[in-house]
Formats: sequence, C-alpha cells, structure tokens
Amino acid sequence: MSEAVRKRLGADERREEIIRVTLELAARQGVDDVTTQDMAQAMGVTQGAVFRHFPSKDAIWMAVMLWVRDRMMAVLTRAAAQGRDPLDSLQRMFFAHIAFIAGHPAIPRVLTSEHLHGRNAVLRQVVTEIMLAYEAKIAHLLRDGQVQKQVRLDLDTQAAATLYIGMIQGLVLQTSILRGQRTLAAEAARTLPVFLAAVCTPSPTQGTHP
Amino acid sequence: MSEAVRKRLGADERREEIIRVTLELAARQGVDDVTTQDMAQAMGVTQGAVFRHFPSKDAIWMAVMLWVRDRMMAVLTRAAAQGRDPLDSLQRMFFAHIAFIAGHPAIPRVLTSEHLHGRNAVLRQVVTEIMLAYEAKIAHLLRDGQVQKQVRLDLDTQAAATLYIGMIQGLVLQTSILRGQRTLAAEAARTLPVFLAAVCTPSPTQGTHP
DNA sequence: CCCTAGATAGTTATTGATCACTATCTTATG
DNA sequence: CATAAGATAGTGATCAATAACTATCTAGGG
Repeated sequence: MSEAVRKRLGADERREEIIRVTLELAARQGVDDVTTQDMAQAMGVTQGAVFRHFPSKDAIWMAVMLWVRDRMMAVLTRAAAQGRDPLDSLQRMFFAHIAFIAGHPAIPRVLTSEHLHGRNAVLRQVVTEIMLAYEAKIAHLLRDGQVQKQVRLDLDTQAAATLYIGMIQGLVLQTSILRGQRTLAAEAARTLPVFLAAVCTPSPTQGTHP
Repeated sequence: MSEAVRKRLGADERREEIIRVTLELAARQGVDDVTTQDMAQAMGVTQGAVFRHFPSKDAIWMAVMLWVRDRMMAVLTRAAAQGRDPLDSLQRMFFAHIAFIAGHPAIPRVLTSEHLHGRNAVLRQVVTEIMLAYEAKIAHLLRDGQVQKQVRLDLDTQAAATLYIGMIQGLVLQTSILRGQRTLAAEAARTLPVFLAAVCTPSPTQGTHP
C-alpha cells in the first residue's frame, strides 16, 4: 500500500498507471463494471484527475487495447523465435500465451467484451486486427510444419487455427467460471496434446516431444 | 412490427415474451446494454409494466438462463439420441448446438457474460451447472467411443471435452467479431473434422463419415 | 541564492443523463 | 363489478464529463 501516498506523477507515468489499474480492476470486477471512480481510487487520486490524462473513458480502453496488442505480440513473437521447428514454436507460443494470460487475467475479457467492441467501432477494429494477426501466425506455422512433414498435409490449416484459438478461449472460460477448481496452466498442459494429435502426421512415436 | 399493436397479454404469455425480447435485444446490442426500458419498448408497453411480471432485472436474467438451459439440453439430448454410434452422436450434437446458437445468437453471450455471473452468485451457479453437464456429456460420449474402438484409447477424454467446448467458443467468437465475413455454420463444418482427427483412432480411411 | 511566473497535476463541486425500481391511478376483460 | 395488466409519474443512485480552483514543480532573471 505504498502507492496511496505517492502522488503527482508525470503525465506519461500516470497514463501508464491508469492502464495498469484498469486491467487490474477489470480482472477483479469485470470489464464493464470498472468506473473512472474505481480507477481513481485505486491510484489514490480523485475521479476528475483521470480526465486530465484521457479525453474519455473509451480513450482509456483504447489505450488498454493497444497496450495489450503490443505486449501480446511481442511475447508471442519472442516465444515463437525460440522454437527449433514449427511445431516447437507453436507449443512455445501456446504456453507463452497461457502464461501471459495467467499474469494478466483481464486480457481475454477485454478482447472479448461485447460491451467494448459492441459500441465503439474503432475498438472493435483493434480487436479484429489482433485476432486476424494471431490466426494468421498460427496458420503460417502450421503450413511451415506441413513443409517439414511435421503436420498432416491434408490439414485445413485455417480451420486448425480457429480450433487453436478456440482452445485458449475454452480454457480461459472454464477456469474463469470454475474458478479455483482448475488452474489455467494445468488444464492447458492437458489440452494441448489433444490439439497436436489433430495436426501431427500420424507416426509410430508421438511427435510432441522429439 | 405487428407486435406493437397487441397488448394486455396474460401473465404467462407476457413472461415468455419478456424472455424472448430480452434474448433478442441481447443478441443485437449486447447483454449488459439491455435495459428494462428497451424490453418494454420492444413489446409496446411501458417500462413499469415489466416489473409487474418480474420482481427484479436479475430475475429476468435468471428466467432467461433457465430457458436456455432447458431448451439447450433438450436439443442436445434429442440430437445425441438420433446418432447410431458415439461419434455420430457427437457430430449431431455439435451441429445441433451450432444451429441452435445460430437461431439464438445471444445464448453464448449470456452464458459467458461476466456482467451476469460476476455479480450474482445464483446466476453463476446455473452457468456452472450447464457447463459441467455439457462437458460431462461430451466426455461420456468419447468414453463410449473408446469402448467401441472409434476413439483412441489413450485420449484424455476430459481434455478433449474442454477442447470441444473451446471449439464452439472460438467459432462463436470469430463469427461475432468478424461478422459478415464468416458464417457460423460454414466455419463449424470446416473445424469439426480437425477436432475429430484428434480423437479418432488412426485408420486408413477417415472415420468421420463411415 | 532567491523569488517569481508559467506550466502542469490534482481537487472540489456540479451537471445532465441513465438506470432499476416503485407508488398510485386507470382501464380492459371475463 | 372485480381483478389483473398496464399507464403515469415519479425516486434515489450511479456515472461520465466539465468547470473553476489549488497545490506543486520548474526555469530564468535579478
């Protein structure tokens, strides 16, 4: 609680902190229940101060989404680069994504919040970009895997990418609804092999950990 | 728009219509943006009239969820019963679910709305029940499939059920965000074979349509 | 070194809009 | 005529946004 005493940050630092507490509050109480009053209280300032740094609440959500997009893509790209083959990269991306979400539980909620992309067209545009970029990344890795004979040649890589994203969605959903009973990382480790079985070339030895 | 003229329904019919327009509005403008004023306007009555039939707005959402639970389970059970083997039942359930969602687009939004199950504990309980029952249904079918040698014996049926539900989640998400560009039914038909490849016993002929 | 002026961050107080919910009156229908 | 459905007209609470004011920091001249 050493935060509540500090005040008068620079504009850039304050903007960063607004984004931070917004994600924090969204994780705890849901995206559409975060008020500007909540944000201010979490930072130890008054509500009006929030609007010195953002012209509107939607502008805050936009900043949050851009933050998510940049961090997310950086994490995924770095994870994929460390893989020694397409399928290895896919697995590293998967677990990097799961770990990132576990550290920032609000992220999937923000990206799928109809409350945000249902009203503001610009916000939805950002979400669409993120989704398409991610899906393309997965489909590309799978096609690379086909070239290297790790992935079935008759696989519909586009559909498989949809399934991949759905897998993450489903994992998040279940661990958020059945909270406590299941942990995200544990369920993820169980579910990925099932997905890999769908894309791998049928071989005598399982190709998951060569 | 012949609805707006009709008035003075019986209490039961009015309750049914409130549930109906609530789902309708939730599909169009998002779960948490549906006001009691919207409901009343959609039915051609005043806002106060809504509260003659439900004690609170949460009670309306509860009624909606119970409606969804009952209809959903009936549809799934009927579809599964028509299958001639476990894997056939699984596919019929899948497409029945997709068709049901296509006819009532608000359903996945209602079930995954943090705005609802984030605040009201009883509402979340209903969602949890639905999810667990559905997952159990899938896992059971997969175990039956193992007995009949349609499904790999080394499959983690629990994890596969998670992936199955995630598949539907992902399909809904993508067709709702990329609305217009992709249709739910078409994407579903492409994605299911990928999932089946993960669970089926490896065989020379694809076991999807025996 | 100090003092002042401008800039910047935050406060206080308020506004208008929206929302769930309610009390009281009215009317349709069996 | 009695009763149930709906209309009318509110209430208090909440929320985003704004305007006017105050505290704090920084830079430059004397």
